[in-house]
Amino acid sequence: MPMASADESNRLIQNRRTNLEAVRAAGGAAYPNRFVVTSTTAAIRERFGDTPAEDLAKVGEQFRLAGRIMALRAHGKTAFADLHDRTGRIQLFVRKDQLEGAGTETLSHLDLGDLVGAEGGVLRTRTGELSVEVTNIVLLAKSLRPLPEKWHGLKDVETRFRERAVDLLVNPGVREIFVKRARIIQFIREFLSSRGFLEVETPMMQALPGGATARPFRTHHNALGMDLYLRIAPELYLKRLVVGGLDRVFEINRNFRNEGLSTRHNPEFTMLEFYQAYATHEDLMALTEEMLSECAREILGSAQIEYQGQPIDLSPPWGRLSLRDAITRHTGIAGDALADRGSALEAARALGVKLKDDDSLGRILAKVVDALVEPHLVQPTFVVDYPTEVSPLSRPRDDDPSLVERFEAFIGALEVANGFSELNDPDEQRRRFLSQLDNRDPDDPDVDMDIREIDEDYIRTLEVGMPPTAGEGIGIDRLVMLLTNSHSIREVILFPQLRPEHGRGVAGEGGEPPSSESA
RNA sequence: GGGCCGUUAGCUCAGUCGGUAGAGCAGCUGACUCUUAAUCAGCGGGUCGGAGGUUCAAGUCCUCCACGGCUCACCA
Repeated sequence: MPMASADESNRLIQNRRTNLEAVRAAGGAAYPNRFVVTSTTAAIRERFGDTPAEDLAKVGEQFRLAGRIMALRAHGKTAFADLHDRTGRIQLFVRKDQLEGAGTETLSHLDLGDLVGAEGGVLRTRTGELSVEVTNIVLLAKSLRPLPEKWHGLKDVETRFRERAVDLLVNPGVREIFVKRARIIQFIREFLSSRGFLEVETPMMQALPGGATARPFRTHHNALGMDLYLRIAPELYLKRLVVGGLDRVFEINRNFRNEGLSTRHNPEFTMLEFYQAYATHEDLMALTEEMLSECAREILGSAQIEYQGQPIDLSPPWGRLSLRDAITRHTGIAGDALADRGSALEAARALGVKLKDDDSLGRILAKVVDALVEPHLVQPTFVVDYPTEVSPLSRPRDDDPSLVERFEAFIGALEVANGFSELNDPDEQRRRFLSQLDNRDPDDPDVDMDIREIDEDYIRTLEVGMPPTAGEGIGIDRLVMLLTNSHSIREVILFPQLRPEHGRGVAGEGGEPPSSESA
């Protein structure tokens, strides 16, 4: 049952179906199986970009290209078309009377967005544009739906994310973001691999969601008859591998957190985690500076980048601030006010930070950083000296066990990395886990009280003996945001999570409003 | 979940004080053998997100709902 509002759309689609039938009637295959491609638009440009017209005329070689028709300018018996392929675009020049087979009908019934194979020689048009003079054109696949307008593109944000294929087709900047994303990830793989890190894959489905504090997604395994959780972090598994003698490991994969969506949060997001035995958090800060500045140089050509209108210099060394100094510097709360829980709570609340009455001192400090300090940390900054009570997996400082050897890296007011020297004392780890379990707030809707155990298996693994190790997580999506100057995480995730829209087939064909069945 | 803003043709957008819904592109018909935002002539295309309400009259005002954006909360 087509909706009345789709009338115009249906009519445009019907036109295109009629054109498809015309090609069929002329003996052309509608969706032919194979067209042998012998060149690309970029290859032709590369080879003939500087060749003058008179020399092009002597080439005499035929090229076979395939791609999508993105512009069409017909002139009676001739036509110009822009053919886009994965490497770029080139202009096709067609004389109808030179076409073979069903070519004339194919050309006459061509629509914007059609996929075609074209064969011909090269020439330069009167205006000097390198073009392919087409002698054979084959419809490879019909585009039945009208594309968005040619110079405004597709702007509507919701439609862009719901119809990402169309977004990628008509908005070149979108494609560039995902090309950069792929290159960033490739760079990181090579960077870590060249330093002896082994890439591994650890469980996405875990019996106990560990390695972070976040509300997990739950699922059920039928054959095992048990609930499982989508992982919120791979941390505990990666450290098991370090115990197993894989001294340097990394994983780039998805984490899942059942929490709010925002311009900086998607329920599934990509995390790099890596662990290096016999290293400390200091070593990882140095490695992070080097990796990210090199990455920017490799991808953008410079360690000087611009993010949301602000220049940022990723060159080492980055700034370093203790958590308390960061608070004092960016909020004006005096250092001694941060010394005890009561005065810290009062000072933070005075500045509008939402806190619970029983929040611990460490938790107060961490929340103040998130709320008031993070927005100021535009230039790359390591915040260090986190409180032990908010860092259950980190190694305490030898000279002050109330603090841990931990850092978070902020760039462009985004939290990009979190790393620390790992706690490898199994007895202390058990105490921390138990304390975490005991201190949960049963009234907090985000706390899963069904989880009643600690990860004894992990403790047992630590008892085998984990070398002194440092580990770190880097949010890949946020890093890509930074290096592509993207304001929202949705711009750097191909299919960001959206609420399903009624009346559009999201999960399958023919979705319809639930209300249509009633009455 | 709260606040603010948005939703008009396939796409990008106008729509004044509440008084018969518009443009450009895309589409259709015709002309055109070098255009590239092709040009020229003509034509069609609307559940104004949905449902109620106020009114002689609602795209416009009110209420609720849906979806989205920003933001706050949440998120070590």
